[in-house]
Amino acid sequence: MTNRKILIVDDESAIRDMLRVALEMADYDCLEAGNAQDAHAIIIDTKPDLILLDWMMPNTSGIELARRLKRDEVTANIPIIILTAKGEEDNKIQGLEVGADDYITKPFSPRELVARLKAVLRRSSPAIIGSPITVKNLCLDPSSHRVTINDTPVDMGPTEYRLLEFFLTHQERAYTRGQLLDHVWGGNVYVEERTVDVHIRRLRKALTVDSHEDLVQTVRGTGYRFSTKVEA
Amino acid sequence: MTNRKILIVDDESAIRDMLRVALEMADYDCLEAGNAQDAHAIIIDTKPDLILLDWMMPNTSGIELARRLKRDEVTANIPIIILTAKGEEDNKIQGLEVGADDYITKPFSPRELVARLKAVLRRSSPAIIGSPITVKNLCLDPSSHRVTINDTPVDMGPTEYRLLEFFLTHQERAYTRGQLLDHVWGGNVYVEERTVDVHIRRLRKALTVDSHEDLVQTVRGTGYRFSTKVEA
DNA sequence: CTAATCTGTCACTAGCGTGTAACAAATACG
DNA sequence: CGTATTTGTTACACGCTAGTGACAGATTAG
Repeated sequence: MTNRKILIVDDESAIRDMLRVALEMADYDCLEAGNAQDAHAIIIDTKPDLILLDWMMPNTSGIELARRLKRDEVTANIPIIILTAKGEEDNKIQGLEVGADDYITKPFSPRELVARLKAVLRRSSPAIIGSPITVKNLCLDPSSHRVTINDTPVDMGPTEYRLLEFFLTHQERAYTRGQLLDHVWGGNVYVEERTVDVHIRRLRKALTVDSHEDLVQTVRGTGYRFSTKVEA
Repeated sequence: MTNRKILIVDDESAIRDMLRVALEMADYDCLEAGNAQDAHAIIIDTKPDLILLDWMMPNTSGIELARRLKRDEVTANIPIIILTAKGEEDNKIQGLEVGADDYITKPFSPRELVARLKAVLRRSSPAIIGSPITVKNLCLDPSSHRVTINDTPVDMGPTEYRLLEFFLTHQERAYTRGQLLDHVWGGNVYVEERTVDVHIRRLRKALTVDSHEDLVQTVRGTGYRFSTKVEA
């Protein structure tokens, strides 16, 4: 789970296989989609770290998919790399217009692909490799994927980790259960809203060390909030 | 708040009934149309919050309706959920092209339907949050959903919060109890007018920190007013 | 394969928020 | 002054929201 997830969108399974091999050699986790519809579902579902998108596909072109993704707040900041055949120069321009982060012209070497991919990931997600976030002796370090309080490791499940990560990057703001589901769970997963309560509970339990549990506050009638300000 | 209006478009009345039951259980208001023409009229007429559209209909298929809606600026941002039978994969792609917001494949459970519907509605109506309002060290921040006096959080119930929010956005003006009920409680609720007094009391109590309670003033024979000008 | 962990849901409980009534206080008016 | 009207204040019961522990199925690790 520590590896980055890359979604490959191409209608030709041969090309998908080729890409998959290249990426797995470079230690990335791969997802595949053969058309825009499946791709969209997977994206909303699993939130990949990057999307490799073939421009020329039957039916729906990549452009429509890209545009949709950039329009939706939840998916807007997932970087996209466009794959184009040689001689489709104009499409490149369109692609960048829509918000793609880079494009690669076929044919290309696996080396080039991986290099570009790394570059885009490095550029567009400093947060993931990024610096640890510390609040009142509570520290979350994304690179080691670890949470500590006073340098003592804190144990929690994956969902609680993501929840805490989201809270730490969005402090002092109230979120409804629905919004938390969107951001932490991902869009098309259908889960009871009350499930959020349970994970809040588990997160709080994990944070009881040194009384950090009241950083996660209930906003009655609305949802939850992460805040360092505690009422008197 | 009034319930969301959902328009069901399907040629089979049995399916419409099924959907209606499921949606009404979840507290949505339902409209129905048996064909694309009626649907279009209803949409223009009542502007529903979301459209459930069966893909396979005699005469005008759903695709034509969807395309027409997306072309018209007025209706373009009404979210559409497509209902498809299993094995109509290609239609999904067409749908994406046209701008549908989600798909549900028959058969589906009422639970799934409602969950998806909620997710789409949530995503398509981004909560409009105002900026913090500050008056004499009293600050209400809608995004964190919190009230502070001199940066110290103030505790109050949801109703008092909404009341204060209303006052802060409508200062220096007297409101009758009835008007306050309309604006803060919402239109179609019947409660005793004297209830307002009680909540005013509670709000004042919450604001006693640093003597901010006289911002909420009584206007005898009329109602209440929020004013920074202190009465003589 | 088994064991351990994680996840989502349910049922139950505790506590909070809300509206109303009843009474006290303040104000208007003759 | 005395009375009627309006508002302040408190107490209380009901309903609803959030907290909580248990549990079964899913998933993962070993």
